[in-house]
Amino acid sequence: MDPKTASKFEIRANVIKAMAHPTRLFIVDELSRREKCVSELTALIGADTSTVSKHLAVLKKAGIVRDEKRGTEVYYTLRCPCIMNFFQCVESVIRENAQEQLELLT
Amino acid sequence: MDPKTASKFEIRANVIKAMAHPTRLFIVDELSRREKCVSELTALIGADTSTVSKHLAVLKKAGIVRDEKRGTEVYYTLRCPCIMNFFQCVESVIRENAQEQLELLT
DNA sequence: TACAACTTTGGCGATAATACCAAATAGCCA
DNA sequence: TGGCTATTTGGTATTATCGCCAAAGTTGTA
Repeated sequence: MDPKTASKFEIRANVIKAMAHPTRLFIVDELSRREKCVSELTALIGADTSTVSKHLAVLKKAGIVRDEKRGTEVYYTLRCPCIMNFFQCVESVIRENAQEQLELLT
Repeated sequence: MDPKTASKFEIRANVIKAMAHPTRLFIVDELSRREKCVSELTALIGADTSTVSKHLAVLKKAGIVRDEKRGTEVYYTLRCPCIMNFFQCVESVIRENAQEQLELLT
């Protein structure tokens, strides 16, 4: 693979890698409804604040979310709501997997 | 997070994790054009055959590709071509990132 | 300034992912 | 059967990811 092609797919992989974690997917899902601050997300997730903060940093670094400080709180929003279309395909893969499992039983 | 919600996002993450690697994204991209066998992909990628084979196993386990043996060769196809829509969104995130970088320079 | 609330950063142990080599398996054909 | 090609599997060293705790910033308020 030539270097230019390799770099193209590395950049893509970085964005996808940022979403490749259950907690981060949950965060993206929550933010698709409305912006939320770290403590709100932490309460919903039920993990250490520092853990949630680090997940948010991963999403931010990938350009998936944006942060905005208001007082002592930091609010996060989806930077690219189209990210949700993303899941439609993922869901259809999951549905097809389940379908195939069923068919293997007949 | 309740167990049911957690499991929902774990399942999604498994599919996304399967794509979170440059080589596997390249494979998906190649397969979106036409089916290819392991040795064809190996030649394009330029890695060890066993490495490519393992990447394909990851994609297969996630339900993203399907394999079909013909003689000694194994051909892989995309199981869910909608996976390519996936990238439109990833590309737009990348474009927005680049755009923002530019704006920070002005 | 001192304190409290919110968030991020540093550090560490545990677990998972990755790439290569070597060896095993599967199918074709002389 | 024996050899040849294509692919997968096992083993291992290296690297990356994850979650928590502890500590450090940051901001608003008394």
